[in-house]
Amino acid sequence: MNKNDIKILLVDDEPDILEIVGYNLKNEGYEVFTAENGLEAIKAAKKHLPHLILLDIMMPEMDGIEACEKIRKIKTLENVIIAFLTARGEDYSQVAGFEAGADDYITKPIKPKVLVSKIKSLLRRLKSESAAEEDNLKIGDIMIDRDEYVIYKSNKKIELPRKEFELFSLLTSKPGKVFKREAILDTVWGNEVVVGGRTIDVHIRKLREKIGDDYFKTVKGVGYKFVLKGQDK
Amino acid sequence: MNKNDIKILLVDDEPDILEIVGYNLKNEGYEVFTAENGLEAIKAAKKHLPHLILLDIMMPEMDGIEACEKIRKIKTLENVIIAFLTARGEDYSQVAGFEAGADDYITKPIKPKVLVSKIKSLLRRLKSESAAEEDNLKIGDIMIDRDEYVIYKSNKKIELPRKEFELFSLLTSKPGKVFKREAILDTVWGNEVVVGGRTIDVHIRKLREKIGDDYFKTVKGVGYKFVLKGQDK
DNA sequence: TAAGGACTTAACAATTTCTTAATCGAATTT
DNA sequence: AAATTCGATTAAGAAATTGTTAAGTCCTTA
Repeated sequence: MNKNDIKILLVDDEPDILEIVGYNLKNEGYEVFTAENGLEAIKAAKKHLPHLILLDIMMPEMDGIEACEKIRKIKTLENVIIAFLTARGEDYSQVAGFEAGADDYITKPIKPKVLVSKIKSLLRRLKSESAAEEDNLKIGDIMIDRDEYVIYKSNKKIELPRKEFELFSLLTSKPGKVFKREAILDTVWGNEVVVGGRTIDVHIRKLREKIGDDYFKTVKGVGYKFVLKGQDK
Repeated sequence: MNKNDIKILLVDDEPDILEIVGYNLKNEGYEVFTAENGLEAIKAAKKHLPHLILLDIMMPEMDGIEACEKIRKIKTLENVIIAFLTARGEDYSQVAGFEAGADDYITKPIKPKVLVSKIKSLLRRLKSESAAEEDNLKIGDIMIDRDEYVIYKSNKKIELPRKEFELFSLLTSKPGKVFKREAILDTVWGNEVVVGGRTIDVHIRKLREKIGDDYFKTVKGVGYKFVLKGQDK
């Protein structure tokens, strides 16, 4: 991911902090948004879909903990990284904060250099998390073994070639969700690769052949989605 | 839910595993119970009502599969999450009873960090299952699911073709507001596309057919608006 | 280097979606 | 009341999109 594409939402009730920290982050090339309280933060987060949110704990209107909990429930933000800004020595808040779903803590006073390096490492986690998930997953009567590149459908082993596996993997990562053709190409083939218009269809065909027609639903003009039998109503 | 209130039942016949994994989980703040075989597991599960059960597959007395099936039948435990512990590379098709009702699989050797993050995500599922349906737009008895490209009217699923969905989506984005024909064309069709004068009407017709006449009100000389039943006066 | 699998492409069939055109009806204006 | 305007309705067919098959290329492996 390009650094310029990384969006950071900075939330603090002290304008001075917003300005100083914001300046430093912009200087590093990040796109920075700000908010002065929890309510604003949630609005801004929904609007800008940042990758990272730096959240002050003590704020008027809605404090950081509460804001964090609310944000964690927003689906479009499920992968956002949230770090709390706390005054040194506020031990109790750490407990509450981790429960609320925070990924990290940064203690005030904030040293710009420390902050930037911390952010870099947090964002590294963002990448590795999406790349990882190299684990097993069970959906209905289908199990996916990402280590072995194999899936099991009611105890029957089905081996899939790489592209098919990745396509299947993508679709099942969010059963029910429609993946747009464009998004599928981006994820499975990579943004640079250009393949013909029928390539996806052919792979879907193979999956339908091997796993079952009913699991893969076409949404014309949009893309495909994976549905579990009987859940399509 | 407070982290300290979360109970995990760990079942494995190797004391080493119980100790190491148990230690890590306790360290994370979970309340941990252990059992060395399926029989003990069932007893312990009934007694402690854990939120999550980590179940080794290969065990003496009663293996994990059988235990899982039995546990699934216990009413007081109907919401428990069960994850199997399996050796890496194990052929799951040989693991009879793959459909015993496990929610997930975790492969050995178990890396504490992976395990903990996995558990967090499993428990997140626990929460989200009860508080789901967060992000979707609800208007009266109609729900719009943009992820799945479907709408639900009093829980009945209605699938709409793309243009209809987009038109519907636009109108419902501000119930009561009149959208001018021109504006509709701009949004749904795009400014460049030129279509005949009756195209919008036809699409409105389809929506009325599928969703109900009363929801779509014509404002002659201007455009259309979406209204909830009985609210257009 | 022959065989086989994975992946892509191309051609055409099948299907769904969208638009058009024609006609009707209601409301409004002349 | 006649004429006009605007929307409603319908069915047909145009256009867009996907399905399917077969063949070709590339790469790996025996």
